[in-house]
Amino acid sequence: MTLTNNTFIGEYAYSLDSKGRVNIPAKFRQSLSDDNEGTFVIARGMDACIWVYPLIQWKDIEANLRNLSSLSKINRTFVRNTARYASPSTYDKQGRITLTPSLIDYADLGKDVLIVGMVNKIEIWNPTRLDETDKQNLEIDPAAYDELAKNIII
Amino acid sequence: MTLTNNTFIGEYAYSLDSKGRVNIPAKFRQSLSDDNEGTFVIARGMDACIWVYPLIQWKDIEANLRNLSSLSKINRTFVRNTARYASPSTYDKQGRITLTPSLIDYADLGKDVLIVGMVNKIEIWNPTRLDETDKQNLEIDPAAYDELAKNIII
DNA sequence: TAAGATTGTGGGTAGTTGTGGGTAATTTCC
DNA sequence: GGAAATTACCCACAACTACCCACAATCTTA
Repeated sequence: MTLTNNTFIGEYAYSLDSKGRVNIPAKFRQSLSDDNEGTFVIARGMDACIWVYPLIQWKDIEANLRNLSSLSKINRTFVRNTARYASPSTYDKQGRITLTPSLIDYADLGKDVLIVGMVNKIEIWNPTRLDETDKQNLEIDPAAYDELAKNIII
Repeated sequence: MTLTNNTFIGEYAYSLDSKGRVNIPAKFRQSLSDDNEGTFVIARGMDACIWVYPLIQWKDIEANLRNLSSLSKINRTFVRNTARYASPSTYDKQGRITLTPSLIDYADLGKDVLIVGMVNKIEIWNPTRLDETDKQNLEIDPAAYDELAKNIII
């Protein structure tokens, strides 16, 4: 049973080994289309987590970045902040990708990590950090939800 | 793991040796297409860093510069400042390019340098200068920045 | 329920990568 | 024209990474 290609849902508790490797859940791998060549791009998330994009998804982002002229300071800053912490990672025969020390540090990852499907990308969390973030988000403005409701049917 | 040709992302801490050589990260070299003939063009960046273009990317820029009429003063200044400090550099068998003393001085490089992928080009930084620039950039208009992010990041 | 296949985790090894320095060829300058 | 300085090319080594194999736990299927 395969859902839409390159679509990820669900939550998995995995472990980060001493070499900085994490498993990509088998279900996620099965959903990947072949043109990704078994490759993801890992990057800083907007929360304290790592974002993992399938390669072709990232290529879209890259194409947009390429069109930003470096004459403008804000463009330079944006491209730098986005590209700087991103790095491609191909999974090995066992289905694991290697994370960079810089990203492990950014997401404050220890041995236990939580892998969360975010539909078009994957998030890797320190479980404790995710709990904290959840609690903060409980205080979300109900008006903001109403705004969301205009854009999505659930 | 083939990303798009001539596309660079990620951050690397390397060192500048006594002969003015810096390594080009292996991942960057792999992404280079053959028509670059192992050659980059190094130039002054708009921030306090060195910009490193793959040869064919630079040729595009040259073509654009060619189209700027020298009737306009700002065009003249821009073309002059861009062309003046640019110089080609081919990497050796170990994958290193040699920087010019003038550019090393401009970017205030010491032994430790930071190499940053900027999608269509590469930046070489003194880590301290990059930190400072990052801090200054916090003063960038957040609304304009968010607007960029909204259009690009999925 | 039992056998087989799949999945997650750990570790060893061979090849690659980053860095330093040496030597020969080329250029510069008096 | 010749000496000095600079540049280009080559070799060597240590650290790291990618690839491979092994095994236990879980899931699938007959």
